[in-house]
Amino acid sequence: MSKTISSENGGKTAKMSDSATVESNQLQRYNPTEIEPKWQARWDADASLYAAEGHNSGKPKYYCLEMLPYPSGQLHMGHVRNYAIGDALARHMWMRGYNVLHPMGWDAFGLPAENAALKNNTPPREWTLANIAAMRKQMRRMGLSYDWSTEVTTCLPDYYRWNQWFFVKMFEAGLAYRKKSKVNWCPDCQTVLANEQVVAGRCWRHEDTIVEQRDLTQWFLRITKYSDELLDGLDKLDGWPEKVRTMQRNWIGRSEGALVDFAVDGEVKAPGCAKITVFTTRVDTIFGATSVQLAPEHAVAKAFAAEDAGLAAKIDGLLAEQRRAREAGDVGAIEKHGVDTGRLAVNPFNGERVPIWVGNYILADYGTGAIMSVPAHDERDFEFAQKYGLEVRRVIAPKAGGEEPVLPYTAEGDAVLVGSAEWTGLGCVDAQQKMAAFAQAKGFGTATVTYRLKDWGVSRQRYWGTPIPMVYCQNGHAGLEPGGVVALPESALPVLLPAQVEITQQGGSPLGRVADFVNTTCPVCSGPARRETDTMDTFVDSSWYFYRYTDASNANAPFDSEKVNYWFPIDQYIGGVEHAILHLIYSRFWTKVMRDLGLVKNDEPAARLFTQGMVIKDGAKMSKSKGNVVSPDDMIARYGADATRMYALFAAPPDRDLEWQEEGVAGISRFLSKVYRLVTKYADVASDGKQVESATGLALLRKLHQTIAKITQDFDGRWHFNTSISAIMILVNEIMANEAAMDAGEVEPQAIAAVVSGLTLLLAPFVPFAAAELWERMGYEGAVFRAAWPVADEALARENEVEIPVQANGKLVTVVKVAAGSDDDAVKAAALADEKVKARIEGKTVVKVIVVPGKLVNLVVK
RNA sequence: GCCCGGAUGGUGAAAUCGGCAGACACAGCGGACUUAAAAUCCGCAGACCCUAACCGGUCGUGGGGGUUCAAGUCCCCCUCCGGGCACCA
Repeated sequence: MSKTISSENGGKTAKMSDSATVESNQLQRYNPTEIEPKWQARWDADASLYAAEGHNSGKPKYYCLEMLPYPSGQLHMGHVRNYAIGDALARHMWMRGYNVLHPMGWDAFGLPAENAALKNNTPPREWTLANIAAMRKQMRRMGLSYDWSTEVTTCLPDYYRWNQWFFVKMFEAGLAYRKKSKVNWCPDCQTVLANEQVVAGRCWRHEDTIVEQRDLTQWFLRITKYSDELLDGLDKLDGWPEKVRTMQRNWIGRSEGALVDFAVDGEVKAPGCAKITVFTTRVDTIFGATSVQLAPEHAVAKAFAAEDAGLAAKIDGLLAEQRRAREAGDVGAIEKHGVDTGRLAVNPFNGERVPIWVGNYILADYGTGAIMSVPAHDERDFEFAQKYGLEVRRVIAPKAGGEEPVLPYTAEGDAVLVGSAEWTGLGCVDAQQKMAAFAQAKGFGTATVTYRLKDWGVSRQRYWGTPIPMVYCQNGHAGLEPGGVVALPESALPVLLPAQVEITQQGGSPLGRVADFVNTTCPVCSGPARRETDTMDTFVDSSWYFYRYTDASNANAPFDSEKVNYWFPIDQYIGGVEHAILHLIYSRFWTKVMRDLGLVKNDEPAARLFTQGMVIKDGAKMSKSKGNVVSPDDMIARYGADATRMYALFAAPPDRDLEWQEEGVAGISRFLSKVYRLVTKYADVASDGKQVESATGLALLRKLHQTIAKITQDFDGRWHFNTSISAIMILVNEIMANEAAMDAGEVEPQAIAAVVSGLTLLLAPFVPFAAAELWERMGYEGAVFRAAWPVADEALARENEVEIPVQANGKLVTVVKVAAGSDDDAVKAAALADEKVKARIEGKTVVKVIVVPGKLVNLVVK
């Protein structure tokens, strides 16, 4: 990186003595609204500027990714913060010599486009593409270093055709399947929702809308095949926040236990209802089981109900209570009710007959929908037994013996079995394994694992999404019954989303009303067929988009595996914590599927994940209803993109919530004005290569190299860019404090040039426009963020004198100056020689002197 | 109930390994420059006590205990705030 000196300045000297220069600099006031659009135009005109080198590049790669936005049409401050973090990182890594991939795209399918269509009578595609154009423009105005040649837009066929391709692959691998089941239905969205999209019984997009349960035949992706791998993989994701890992662990909800069959005493007419299989994590307590409890929807409960109208009515009542609680989002607070069916079940361990109840607190969709009730050792069972007068029988005791435990006694760590036949005396955990093995040997049970995680329901009864590439062959053909499912071959893809579709609020997929779309032919027998009219959950789109960035225009495959294998895993993924479960678990799943299809080699999509805090205003999340929204456009118009971005990094560490205060942006703008004035003032000072010897020159270099070390460390470590920026402010303050000496010719040009260019390089990741302008003014060629990141010189950074605080009994007495690197005895001597210290220890005994090298002295006095 | 965060001046925050609490800013106050204002520059600034002023002292990182020469930082207990999970058997 050589400095080019223009001819008119060719004869300049190191001194900035003439007032003409100062005057001309007064004209060079920091004016972001002028320089930022100028640089933006230059950057926009050069597509190669931010482009990554190919996968054959000899450089080490760095994949820096921010979560792609939904194209609402407007960037909000949360985006600004997210992208300011990612952009600083990407630019820094370029300067560190990495081959950086820094892409951006659009999560462009979804319901808002249909709502807008209804409201404005605009087709969803037009509305979405216009929004994308508007937001891309905003991003360019912000100076974000995206490689637009890899842009991915999920609503375009060249992307979503690969959703369809993957779907067929999954269908062929048995990972996509259709089943009729209870599904979550949002009456506002007029569509089914995945379990992950239901929050406390409400729709994730409509906080006030209670999600209904409906019986529908839907497509599911078999994410549960990977339950264990998704769970175990979390342990290895040490670059992910613990919070996210914990949330995913909770969501997967792995629970080890046993299945045990209780035979139903007496005759049961309904098939498959002769026994009740219960799930328990505490099979060691089975001698204390005093009833069996069924969910109201359990098959055996239904069988009993079919034989007894009175019982049926009571069970219906329990079911209604359960539904009401679920819809209120308050399943945990339901008041326990139950009804005795009058029938008995046989405990296979001791042959005992216990009553069979139906309970409103038993969930049909967890475990087997049936439990054994052990009141002495389970809080819920205890509460229920108290209410209905069921027997409470204690079969677990504390290991140490001693006092009678208070019931319910739920400990299992240091507890042993009592009153449990040959199992008596065994430790609980030991007994759990042995009793499950025994049940298996005898054929009435088995050890098992259950999960909270359910398969991912991906069918949506909406228009604006990826058509599911399946047809139903009306007449059937060899090996397929009439109406059977046929996957479309690759040659029939993409199934294009028809353009002219009437969007209405009626139920059912809008595509179902498009005859041209629905009616087709079977790809196997060419007979009449009907297309699937549901579309895919938009979370399918975002589950693999970051792979497409590596090969965005590939028309023959979702991507070239060689490219993906070079770029993956993502080195740093940055986004909001709100995606901790939905997007981040789906995309982990998708990666594992692609790996098993032989498309990628990595097990996980992202090595490191960073979740930035929210941007708040007046203590609350910005929202239109609260009227506390700050528009990025306004901020940029007033203070420039650089100041807006730098403030977003300065006001708080990136992982914490950030309170937006406009005065703070103004402060950053003032700081940039100072920088601009200083750097332009000394821009023409050329290094003459002479050794720096002046005290001021050395002090400036010292501060510069300390700042380089500090900021490099921040990028490598904690990302506390608020402190990086404060370090740059300290450097600028130091330069300003020495301005008079610099102007008086007391500082070597070498030092001035080094400090001013170093400062500009350090600023480049945070304020790209200003840094680019200043870099050019200094006469350097090439982009500043492709210049080499400065390396801290330890020798130059080292202080030659250090201040050592001296304490007496831990309280500060004074601060003494000693030469850096002084040994402990010298530091101790200096401390004891100090007048204030002498006065403090006068007449007292110094019991002990603690010297912490380079840090402090503490005198223990009595 | 369980699991993750968090609580430091008027405000945002800093203190990365147990070593000067409050760096750097914002808001504020005082001064210089100016006819004046803006802009800019310089200075003050945790609370309380003492003092005419200096000097000096005490307290202080949500609360209470503890470990240590030394605690915002480590240990125990508690409060409050944010987030996640939850009759999951």
